Amino acid sequence: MKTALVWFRRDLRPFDHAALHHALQAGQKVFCAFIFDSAILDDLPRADRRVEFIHASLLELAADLEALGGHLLVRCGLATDLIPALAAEVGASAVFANEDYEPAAIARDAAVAQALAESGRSLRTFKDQVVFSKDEVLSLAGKPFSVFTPYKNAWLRKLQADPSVLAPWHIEALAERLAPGVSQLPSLRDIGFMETDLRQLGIPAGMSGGAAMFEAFLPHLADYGTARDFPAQRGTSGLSLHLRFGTVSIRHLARTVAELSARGQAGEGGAVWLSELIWREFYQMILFHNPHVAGASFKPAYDRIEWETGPDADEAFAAWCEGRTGYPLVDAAMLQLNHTGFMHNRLRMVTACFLIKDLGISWQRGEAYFALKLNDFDLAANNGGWQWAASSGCDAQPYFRIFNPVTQSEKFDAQGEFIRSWLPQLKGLRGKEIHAPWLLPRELLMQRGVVLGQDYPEPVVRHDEARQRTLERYEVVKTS
DNA sequence: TGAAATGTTGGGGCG
DNA sequence: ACGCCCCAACATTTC
Repeated sequence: MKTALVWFRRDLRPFDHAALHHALQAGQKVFCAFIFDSAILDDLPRADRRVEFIHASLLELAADLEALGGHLLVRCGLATDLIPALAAEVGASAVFANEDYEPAAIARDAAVAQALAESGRSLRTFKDQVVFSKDEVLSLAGKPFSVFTPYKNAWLRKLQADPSVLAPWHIEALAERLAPGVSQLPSLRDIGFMETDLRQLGIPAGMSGGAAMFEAFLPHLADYGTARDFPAQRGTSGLSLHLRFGTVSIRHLARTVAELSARGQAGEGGAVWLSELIWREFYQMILFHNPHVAGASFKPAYDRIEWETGPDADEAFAAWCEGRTGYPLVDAAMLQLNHTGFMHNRLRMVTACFLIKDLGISWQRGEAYFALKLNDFDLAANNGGWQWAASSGCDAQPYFRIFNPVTQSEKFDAQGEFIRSWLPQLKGLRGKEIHAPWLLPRELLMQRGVVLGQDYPEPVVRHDEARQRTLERYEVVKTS
């Protein structure tokens, strides 16, 4: 093979990159490209942190490739047209890319493969964004798992049996095969997008950003197991965005944890954090083998549930979206999402459970809102999380497990530190008073400078009543 | 990766 | 001394 084209998608780094490695192995001359795919971008708001994150990461990727002697070509339009065209333009006999398990990506790649084949070229894809791919971890019967714990055990056994899967893909020795040239990058404006507050939020893009965040997290790894549930603490890694766009290597993360564990330096937190990385692969595997979960319940019986609809439900949904449900922890979490594009994992569970089981609104509406707002939005993880909360997914929580938003608040934001950071109008409330302001005597509220209904809403729903309605609503999943 | 309802136990106040 | 009640503190079951 003479010439190869590497197509970057959700793997925006030059190092430890499976497709780039294999292209350099196979080709004498290797071009690199990224497409701002209009099939994806056309549906996004014109100011979108994710697009800016990608753009900023591409600037770094281009610089890194140039430092290695190559360059990056960036185009805008339909990837299904542009990749075959670009392959023809540079004279590539094969396009190299990393596997993507999302249904739309699978369809896109199939179309690209077919178009390439028509001109005698091929699309070659490689496992890169997971440690173990969709059908590498199987039950003894050779079938995909649908329960997390046995999946995780099999995953860990498989890693123990062959730790070499974590080895990085090196490219340095073959970097001279990168085709030299000047990178061609459109500006954010060129592709029709506006700058966002990404920088002000202190979200560093690119491989350097991912590496810096991981470095900053490592000292906290040992405490992850206990600290991760408290949104006011820096307990989590915050790496989900970098994992989404491949500005960190999953092999590097897993390898680092494995090495620290072997030296006894990862504590209990290391195993818990690794478990979260396994959840990520579990949901990708589930999505691949059960593509119907994108839209419908994993368990079909749960599609019989009748959700609240109509003007009242729309108003309740709007209150949830805008953080004015009257439940401080829920509202603070939604404000965090709306203002930063991030939400702490514990709060994703709390807000999802509240929408579904307190407001009786379908999980699909919440899923779609998160998909729009989350910087780290990933179909498999987001869908898996929402179906977990709705009890409709594989290995989901039981339908009768309903979070009490006040209890969750008392447990995981006991001092109200997180709530106060997003709801300054409640700052006057002291200590535990903040979790359920409507329970306080009016005089006390006055004294604290809070008028319910003015400074802060009355609760949109009574939890005890909503809980009963939800138990009734879910009755239909039991009848056959 | 819950919470509420219900059941049980045991200490202390009291007649 | 004893039974009774109250109720906190757990424990179990139910949703």
